[in-house]
Amino acid sequence: MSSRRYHHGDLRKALIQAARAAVESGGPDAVSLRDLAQSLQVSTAAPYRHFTDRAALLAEVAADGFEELGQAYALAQANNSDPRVAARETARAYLGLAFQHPGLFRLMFTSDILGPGAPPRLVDAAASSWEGLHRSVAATMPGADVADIKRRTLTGWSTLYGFISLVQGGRIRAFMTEPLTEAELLEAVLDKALGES
Amino acid sequence: MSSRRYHHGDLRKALIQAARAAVESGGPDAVSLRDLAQSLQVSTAAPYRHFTDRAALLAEVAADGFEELGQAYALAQANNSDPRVAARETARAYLGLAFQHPGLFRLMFTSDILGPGAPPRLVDAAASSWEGLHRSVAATMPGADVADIKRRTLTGWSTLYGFISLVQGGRIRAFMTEPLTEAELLEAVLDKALGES
DNA sequence: GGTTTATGTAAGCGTCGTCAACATAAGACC
DNA sequence: GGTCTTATGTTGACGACGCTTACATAAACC
Repeated sequence: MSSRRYHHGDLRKALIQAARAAVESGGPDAVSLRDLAQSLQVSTAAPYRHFTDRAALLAEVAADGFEELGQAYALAQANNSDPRVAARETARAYLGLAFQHPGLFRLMFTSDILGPGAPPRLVDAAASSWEGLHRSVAATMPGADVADIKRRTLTGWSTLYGFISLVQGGRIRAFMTEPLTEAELLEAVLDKALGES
Repeated sequence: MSSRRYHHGDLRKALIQAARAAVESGGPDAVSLRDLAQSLQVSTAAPYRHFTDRAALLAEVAADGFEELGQAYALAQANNSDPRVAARETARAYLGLAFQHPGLFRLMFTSDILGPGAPPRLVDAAASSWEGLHRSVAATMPGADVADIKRRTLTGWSTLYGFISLVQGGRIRAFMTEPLTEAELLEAVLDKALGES
């Protein structure tokens, strides 16, 4: 019925969806504009009517990811009145994204999509998600100096992010042969990330 | 004089050197076999006489990096008899590689060069450099359980690696506007990475 | 000196991102 | 309702890339 309309309907949205699916299944490098176009029954040049280039499309996908992450943070904090528990659940939300959507996570945090020239929507969404982390740490340090809160947030975030990246990059697998399970390690990482100092 | 010899002399070594230079100046993605071949005055197919594919060449560069890193660890430990100091200097050696050779660091720790199918020399060199970290942590925990030492090594390493990656990926720059300098943050990261828990 | 082997070249395949020139459909205006 | 404008498609191409196959040359070895 809808065979070969000249106009697609909402190609822009369809491209974002397809790009996200590709990112989730194979990471940022698995996204080929030509592939996406072909799978949507559209010519290879069609995507350029909606995105200036490949990076712009991926930026849109990444921005969506940051917005969802920010919402997950907000939820974790709304559901837990104890700031320590809320902070731990916020960290868990970050780990949840990483382990449930590794490809998207990689696009958001490991690709160079957020370099100079990144579109404002992406920059804003990324900054806003950062604010969620900062807020959760601040709640556990009432009356503390802003610089101290930032330091704690950054070092804690570094611990989480580093562990995830090392695991997903296969850099750790070789060294967990002993009685060290991933789940157990994860709790140790949470402890370290949220610990004082 | 040496104009246009048919045989290059030592193309294999020249390719590794050129690839390393390219990696250091622009990261793993900046390495194009065609570019390297052209800059060495050699046909585009010549590199395939020495490396099965692009990944094999990059693996060689990465393996060199891991070996140098292992030597830097060993030096830091040989020069400091106090285990705590030695551990901190070992961590500094890791940060040194990251900040002085960011492109090489990215190849070694953030690219997918160390996935399944990585050549033995690379796997061995990476494992050996890991041993250097493990050794330095173990020295600060005499009589401790092996699992505990591993946990501490991994979480500490995660903190270091995560911070470096976030900084180099430009994810942190936006959040250091306040009275937070990079050097200061670096000491805080070292404290956290080497701290107990 | 002749043969084998290592190392180079030439030409081409398929993929990719991207662009310019053109075609068509949808919506606005009279 | 017909016309004009604009949004959104298509076709065909360019240049760069990794990689391969078939052939050429030089070095090494007996």
